[in-house]
Amino acid sequence: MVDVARRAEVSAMTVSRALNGSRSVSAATREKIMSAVEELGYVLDLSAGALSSKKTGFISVLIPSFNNSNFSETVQGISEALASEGKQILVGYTGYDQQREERLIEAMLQRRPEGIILTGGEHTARARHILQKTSVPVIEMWDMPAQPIHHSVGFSHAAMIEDLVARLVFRGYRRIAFIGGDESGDFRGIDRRRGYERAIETLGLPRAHAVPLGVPPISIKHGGPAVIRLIEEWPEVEAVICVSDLCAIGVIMECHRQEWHVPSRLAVAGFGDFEFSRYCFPSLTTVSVNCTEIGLQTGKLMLRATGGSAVIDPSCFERLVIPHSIIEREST
Amino acid sequence: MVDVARRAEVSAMTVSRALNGSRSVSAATREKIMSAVEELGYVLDLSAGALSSKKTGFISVLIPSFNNSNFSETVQGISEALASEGKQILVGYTGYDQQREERLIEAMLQRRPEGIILTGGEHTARARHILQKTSVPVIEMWDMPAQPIHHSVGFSHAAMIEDLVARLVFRGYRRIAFIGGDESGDFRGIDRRRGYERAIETLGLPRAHAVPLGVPPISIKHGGPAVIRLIEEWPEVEAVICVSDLCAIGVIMECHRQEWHVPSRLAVAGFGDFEFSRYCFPSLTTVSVNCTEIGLQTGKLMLRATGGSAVIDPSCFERLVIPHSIIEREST
DNA sequence: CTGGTGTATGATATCGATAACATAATGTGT
DNA sequence: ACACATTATGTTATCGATATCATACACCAG
Repeated sequence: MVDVARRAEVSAMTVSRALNGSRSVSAATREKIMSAVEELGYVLDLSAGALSSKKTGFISVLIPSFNNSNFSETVQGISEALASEGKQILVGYTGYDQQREERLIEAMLQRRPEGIILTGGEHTARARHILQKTSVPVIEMWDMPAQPIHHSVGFSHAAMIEDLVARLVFRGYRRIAFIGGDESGDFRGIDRRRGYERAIETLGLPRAHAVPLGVPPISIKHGGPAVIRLIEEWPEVEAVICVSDLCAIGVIMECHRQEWHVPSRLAVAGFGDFEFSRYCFPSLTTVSVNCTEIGLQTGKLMLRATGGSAVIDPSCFERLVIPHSIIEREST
Repeated sequence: MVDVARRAEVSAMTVSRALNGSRSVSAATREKIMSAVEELGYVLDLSAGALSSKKTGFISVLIPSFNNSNFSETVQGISEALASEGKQILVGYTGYDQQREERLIEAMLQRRPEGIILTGGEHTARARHILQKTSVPVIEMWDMPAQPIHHSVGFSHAAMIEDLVARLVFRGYRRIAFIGGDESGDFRGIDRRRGYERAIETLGLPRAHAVPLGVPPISIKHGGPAVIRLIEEWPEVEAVICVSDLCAIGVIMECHRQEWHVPSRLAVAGFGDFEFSRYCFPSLTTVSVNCTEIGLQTGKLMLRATGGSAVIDPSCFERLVIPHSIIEREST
């Protein structure tokens, strides 16, 4: 930068100002600087700037996995929302593992992010402790945590499934089962399952029956065995709600194989509105969660949270609930 | 760090060494330092370290989009390969747009990455120029570029499709069409289409017929209209190869709707071996590209490239071809 | 003509670590 | 017992920008 300054016959400080778009640089000077930059092929070093300005321009984002298009879309949404301010995302994969999440948080903090975005509201005690000591804003997204650390943006998984059950009942189904939600580690799944159980009770339905799926990541292949087990355990079942569209698609494909007609033998509903769900045969009834939207909102909230005062103010913690919708298709 | 040093009664330099795992710190001193770190809740600042050591620990990765599970898997692979060395990925989305790629490259360089990973071998002239001036290694992945900048890791798209055509011919299909590969911007698609055309010629088949799809991202919804157009234009067609599994799935679903039996009326093959392709009905014949593997290999190559000498040595540029395989399923 | 206001620029210290070199303490072979 | 290697630690300068305060000059109202 000093070389550029020399060439443009100004001070390094003026170069810095010109490159950062400060208004108080005259047009003539700015032009001289820009051509010096061009001639020397100079590239600004943000990491040095980060040190002195104490603003790295990084936002850490931890997601369970990238192999789930929901999370990928969310990340893309966050990224787009932050790009306008030149912020860069640092992504980490927890692999649905809280220990790994804890380690990632520690690693991320060494990069001095201006904010941290986590997926879900369940963390190790140590992770919570570390985050509470930190002076950067934390956003938990996807699930609405019972005890938010700071801000949260998400869906009420239980409420969504309750809506879905109600819709199925409205369509005339009474014996409704659930696939998914293992006790050991699938927090989102468990939330949804609780919603299912509550809805069954509230609506006065005869029986709740859930087939657990094991720990995430849940994929298409889990659907087949689960539906076979379900039919064995509860032959009278009329409809099944799956913890995710992936699983539901697996269920539908197994039904094709077994020649159980969907929806007359078994109605199937999923969760997440994956792209394929609209095009598969029969097309899948599902709860549509706007993943890009949650990303955009999270990103915007992060900009607000980092833009304002340096202090974390508990009275300003936001709690954004992103609306969902039930999409009824051929499978119910 | 000075506070920690004072508390542990050593110098800052020793603290630095201890935290970076230098061997030449005695066990007793290390322990004193670690407990001081713990007591003070000190967190190392890598951005400061980056400035003085000139090693940021960042690798930039530019991909077209995250909404394609192939690229997501690749990124996850890269991330895993680099995590072992504590390197952090900086992701950017080009949206299949070279101008945007160029801007992203410039923005990334300001973060002083130790390496740059690009998707594909087609870039703007200015982007090439910028990358050539830069002293960090560049890896182009996915496509094997005609003029690689430095290293490349990928598949030969043309060769893969040639294999696929040959396999279809072996199965007895003669009238084979192709869907995808628009002239304006879909470089990967064009590569595949050229492979198709060459194979048709080499194998002495009666006719090559391609239905273009428009610019990426290609999704399921593009398949339906394309297959309808295909059947109109070439009613005698027996098999169709789609530029991607997503498109092929759209084709299959449209065939269900039109009651064109797959594969007896029309055989369908795709590209990419998406998870769904294994479970859809009929299950899809496809070219399996190991996306995680390409990511892992790219990541490892990057570690080699950044680990060695500081100079970029053209004689050491690697060109890794990742093997593919044809997976025959019910759709052909 | 004077004081006040604003704009454009410069000088210096500093952000928090590490590289490079220096030094002290310990061991090792002959 | 001595030179020499090895290990453990400290000192100082530096990485490349920006914050902060200082300064110079132009402009305008009274």
